[in-house]
Formats: sequence, structure tokens, C-alpha cells
Amino acid sequence: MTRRMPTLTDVARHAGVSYATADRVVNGRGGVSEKSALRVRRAVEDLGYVRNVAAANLSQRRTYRFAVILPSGPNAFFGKVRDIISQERRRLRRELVDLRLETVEAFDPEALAAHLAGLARDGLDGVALVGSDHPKVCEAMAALRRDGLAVVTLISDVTDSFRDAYVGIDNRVAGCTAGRLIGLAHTGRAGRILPIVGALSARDHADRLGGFRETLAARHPGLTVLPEIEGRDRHERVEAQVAEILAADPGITAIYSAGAGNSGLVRVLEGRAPAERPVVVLHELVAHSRRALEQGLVDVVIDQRPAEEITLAIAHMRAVADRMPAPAAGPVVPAIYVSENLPPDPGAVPQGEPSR
Amino acid sequence: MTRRMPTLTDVARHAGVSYATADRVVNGRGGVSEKSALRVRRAVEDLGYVRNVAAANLSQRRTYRFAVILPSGPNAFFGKVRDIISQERRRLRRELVDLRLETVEAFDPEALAAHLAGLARDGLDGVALVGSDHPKVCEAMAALRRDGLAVVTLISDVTDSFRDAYVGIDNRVAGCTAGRLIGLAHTGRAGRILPIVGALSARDHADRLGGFRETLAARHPGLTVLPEIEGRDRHERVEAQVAEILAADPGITAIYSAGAGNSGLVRVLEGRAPAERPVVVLHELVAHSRRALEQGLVDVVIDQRPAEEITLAIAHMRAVADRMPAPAAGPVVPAIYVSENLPPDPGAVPQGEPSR
DNA sequence: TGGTTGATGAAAGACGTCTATCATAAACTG
DNA sequence: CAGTTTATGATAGACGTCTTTCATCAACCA
Repeated sequence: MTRRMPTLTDVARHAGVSYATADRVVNGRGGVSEKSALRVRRAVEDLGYVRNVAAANLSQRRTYRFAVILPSGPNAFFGKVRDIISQERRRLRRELVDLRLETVEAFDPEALAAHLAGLARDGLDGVALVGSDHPKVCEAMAALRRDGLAVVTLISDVTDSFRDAYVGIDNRVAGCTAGRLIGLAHTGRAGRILPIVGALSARDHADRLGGFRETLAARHPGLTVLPEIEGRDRHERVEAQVAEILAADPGITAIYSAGAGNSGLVRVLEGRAPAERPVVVLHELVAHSRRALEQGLVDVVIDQRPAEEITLAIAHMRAVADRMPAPAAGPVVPAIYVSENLPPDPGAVPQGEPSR
Repeated sequence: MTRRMPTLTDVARHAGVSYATADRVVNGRGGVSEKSALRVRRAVEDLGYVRNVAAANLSQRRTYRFAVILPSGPNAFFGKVRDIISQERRRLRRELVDLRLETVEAFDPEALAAHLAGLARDGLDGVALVGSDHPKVCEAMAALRRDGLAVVTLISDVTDSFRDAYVGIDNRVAGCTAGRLIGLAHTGRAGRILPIVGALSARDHADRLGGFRETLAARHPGLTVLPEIEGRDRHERVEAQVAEILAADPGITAIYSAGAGNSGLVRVLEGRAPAERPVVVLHELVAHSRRALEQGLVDVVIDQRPAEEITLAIAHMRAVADRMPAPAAGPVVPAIYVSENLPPDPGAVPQGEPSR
């Protein structure tokens, strides 16, 4: 027999005050003497009272109103995130969650800050956004939190104090993992490795590259890591640069792409004989990277499981809105895909990187 | 403005019947003419009515009573699962879930079937167990389901029709993945690979080995896969057999262990010079495999994320108990660990395989 | 002393569902 | 036609929380 959970009525009785007073204390309405407040807080402790969120939500007909802010543009990964969100909408509504999807120009912290500042605050309970350490963004996040909104950074983090939680992978660790896998693929032989990033100014890319170089230096000192390409996450640019370097340096045995724009990379790989293809590790499972994996053009994809991340971000925002402890969880553990363990393709609709 | 979700009162009004009648229909209490029942069902359709589970649970002071049945014995992985469950207890209670942990003798389907048959049915809503295709177990599972319990198989599956859901990894795919990773580690060179299983009669082990061999044959025909060892998941047995084979065949370049008892394998590896260590891939992140990974004795660990699995199993049992659609989700995607992406160690307490 | 202020208590109504009971009807039975 | 069975409606109370209103009572100020 599970014993009943204590209710606020129990707390009030145990504290020797009325329900009204107990309620005033736990909901911080003020107008209670310090003495009574103390007794109530003690009763809460003693009984292990936890407010019944379901009942509370019922009584108020509450719905959680959250916004997710994503960069606009042709990036396939964020396109996938948008798809996931629209697919989840219906399920979320049943759980009283109303999720708003908004976009701002990519790589433009000023625009993001302005957007945050101008957010319609009409009952919004929380915001999830791709973090940026830009001071204006931080200030805007702090302002939101002062207004009681939950603020969760997604995919890319910022300084702790400006957000309630970070949901995403540990990018340095992801880079280390890539390094180790490429190292494994060189067991018993030498090699020259080409790293590609979008921009070193992006914290996530820099972190990945840092971890990558570090691991190779520490565990595979026999391998040479070349200077990185900055592809700006633009596939045509990545394509041009990689083609040029591969032509100039036929001894390249592996490529690690820490950023986006990988359809350009894939096009270069398509043009090479299978025997001359380097080992390739890149990030994010999207339509074109999946295809490249299936075709053997790419060996490993490190994917940050955007569906889980959305779920987790919502859980965090809910916890803040409910004044409940956050769900314990460190960074998301990325999935590592080879062609053998690809999940079934959700969207059978063909779609290249530039679409959507 | 999110519009209000329709309530059963709305449904009744829309169907032109009383609340009582609508209630009789949606809760299948009978005593309603087919005509009225039809009108109610149509109203449910039209309005998109979904019963408010939170309100229902509140009104009944419901708690979900679930049981998880695990094999007893010194297996480190199941020890970890037990730990996870006891840590989750408190959080679960808040969500009205009362989780009972029971154990039966490992590798003994008869005992499992007997246990299932003898389960105290006192208000139990669901059972999660490690599946076994034994006919008696299947029959016992069917009996439980006839009594309205949710039945979820965990880690190892059975024929579809005997359970409500399977929560675990796709073992064949996991074996394929192991094969591909070992293949990658042989890029540009030949090799001889030793597979180890617990017992081929265990479906999960057989599936893993099958996928492993298949992938190596298809993608890495230059590599030789030796006959497998059956270690019975016993570390001393694994240790003895591996030691013997490695001594007899110094040309072994990789080992894939699909089963348990890996602390025995690790002991053999400890005794070899770093340069002579084969590439090693095994399953499940537990205390000793983590240590082996950190020390460079093992290269890759494929982990089935038991914490996520428990959460998912509960979600499935809840869905059945709530008469709601099951959470969409295929098999769990295992995490692939190298020493670089190990999550922080939760239990700093040292504990070898045989403990607990 | 009258008026204000502050702390407290009592209680009612709402949220959506479930259970239960009682009162009607209408449809059968013999 | 009396007596049963079956279908339906009306309604009340409970679950735990939140909001709101009103009444008390004490302490304080002028």
C-alpha cells in the first residue's frame, strides 16, 4: 500500500495554521508573519510535501507557453529540428505545452538579442535558443530570466549564470571522440588528417576542433593533423576548398568535418575512386549525410539527437515553470552512426541540404 | 490564445446525450444503446476529445503499480539496472509510479514463467521483464495481458504478439555496428578476429554475433572471423578460454565480446604488452568496462543506456494503463563509448563485477 | 476613541474526471 | 396490465490546488 502523498491541507494542519496561510507561504503571496512562515516551511520539510503539479495545472487550466528560437537559413540540421518540432506539436498540446517556433538570422547575435528583447511576453513561460556568448544576447537572456521566464540554451552553450540549463552535447568531447575514432581507423599505419570547421569564432566548432587535435596529439602522435579549413558552413565553399586541398595533397587519409555544409564535402568524395577515399567523420544525421553514409562515402556520423534535445529542453523549461527541481542530466550523449546502425528513415521524401 | 481542449461535457453536449451516458461509453461501462454509443463516438472524433489523464488520476487518487523482473546473480549490467531503479524511486513516486523490483534466477525460463504466474496481482498495472521465447513464459505473459496488465519486454525481445512493447536495442544492428567499427580499425590491413558470446541459445547474443559476422563478410571480406567462444557470461570461463586462444594464435588483431563476463577478458588483456593488444569491442558500460576503457585495454563499448530504457519501459506501461497511444519510438539507439566520451562516473564507489 | 493596517482564518467555486445513487422513462415479459 | 428490464438523465461528492472574498482580531497611530 503506497501511503498517500501529503497535501497542503496536511501541511497546514501540521503547522497549526489554516490552509490559507500555508498557501500564502508556499506560493509566496506575502502577508504572513515570519513566525508562521517558518512553521509552514518546517511542516513542508517534515512531511516531505511536494506540490501536486497536475492538480495545480488542472485548477488553473494552465498551458505552458514556450518559444524555440532557431537560426533561419538552409542549414539541414536546423531544418530537421524544425521538422521535429512541428511533428511533436500535437503530442505536446495534450501535455499542455504550446510551443512557438521562431527564427532569426543565423550568425547574427545582434539580431538574436533584439529578437529576445522584443519577444511578446504574453504569458510566455520559457525560451530555448541556440546560445551565443555575445554580451547583448547575454543581457537579453538575463532580462528574460528577471521576468521569470525559463531560459534554456540549445546546442551551443553560454556562461552558466545567464541560463537555467544547457541542452546539447559536450562539443569538446565530441571532437575528442571523432579524434579517437579516426585514430582507431589508423591502427598500425600513418596518416594525414584534414579538419574542417564552419568558423573558429563559433564556440561549438572551436570546441570540437580543440578536442579533436588534443586527442590525436595525445593518443595518436604518429598522425599528422593539417591546418583546418574554415568553410563557413557553406557547401559550395567547403566543396571548393576540399577539392583543392585533396588535389594538392594526395596523402590525406582522413577528414573530420566539425561544422555544416557537408553536402559540398560529399560531392568531392563522390568524385574519387573508392580505394582512394579518406576516412571521413562528420556531424549531424540529415538527409545528405545519411545518404553519404549509406553509400560508403562517409564512415562515421556523430549526431546530437535533436529529438531528444527538444524533449529535454521542454522538460527543463517545464521544471522551471513548475518551480520543481530540474531533471538531472548532464550533456546529451551523441549517437555515433555508421552505415550499419542507421535508424529507419523518418522522412522518405528526398530533400537536399539547400531545401527547406 | 490556445483554445481549450474539449472535455467530456463538451462531447456529451455535442452528441446530444447526458454526461453520464458519454461517460458510460468512453469508459466502456455498458448499458448504452448502440445508437447513443455511436453518437458519442462520433462526437469524440469530431471534437478530437482526449481524456485528461491528469484529472482522471486526480479524481481516483491513482498510482501506477508496476513491477520490473530482473535476473538475479552477479551480472554487473543488471546490478547497474537495479541501482538505476532504486535511484529513480523517489522521482517516480512524485509521478504516481510505484515500481517494484523483483528477481528470478538467471537463464531459467521455467522459474520466470512460474514467477509471472504467481505474481501478486494486487492492483498491479504492468510488468517489465527480460524477454524469453520459452513457451511457458509466453503463455504467462499472455495470461497477464488477458488480465489487463501491460507487459513490456526489456533488453531481449519475444514474439510480438505476447507483449505490448519491446524496450531495448536492436541486437543484430549492434553486432553489425561492432563489426563495422572493428572493420574500420583494420583499414588498410588484414586481421583475425575472435568473437565471444555468452551462449548462442540467448537470442540477443545470437543476434549480435549474426550481425557481426554478416557485416564483416559483406564490408571487410579481407578479415577472418574465427569461430566464437561461448563464455556463459562467466568471467573465469571467459578468462581461461581467451587466454588459451590468444596464446595459441598470436595473430589475433581484434576481439568482439557480445556477452557478459568481460572482467575475465580484461584480466587477460592486462597481461599483454600495449603494442600486442588487439582491438577490443564489447557491450555495456559498467564499472569494470569503464575502467578498462580508461586504461586503454578496451577500445569501444556499446552501451544500451539502461537508464533511458527504464524510463521508456515505464512510459510504455503507463500508456497502456492510461489507454493512450504508445510513445512512438523504435529500438533504443545504443551509445558508443571510447575512452574520450565517457560520461562522468555516477558511482565513485569501487565495485567489481562479482559485487552486488 | 475611532480609524487604519496587518495577520489570519473560513469558505466557496473552479478545473476535468470518476464513482455512485436515484429518478425517470421506454421497452419488454408474462 | 402489473412487473420487470434497459436506457438515460440529473446530480452530488471527491481528488488537490488556486483564486477570491469576507470576517475576525490584534496592534498601531493620531
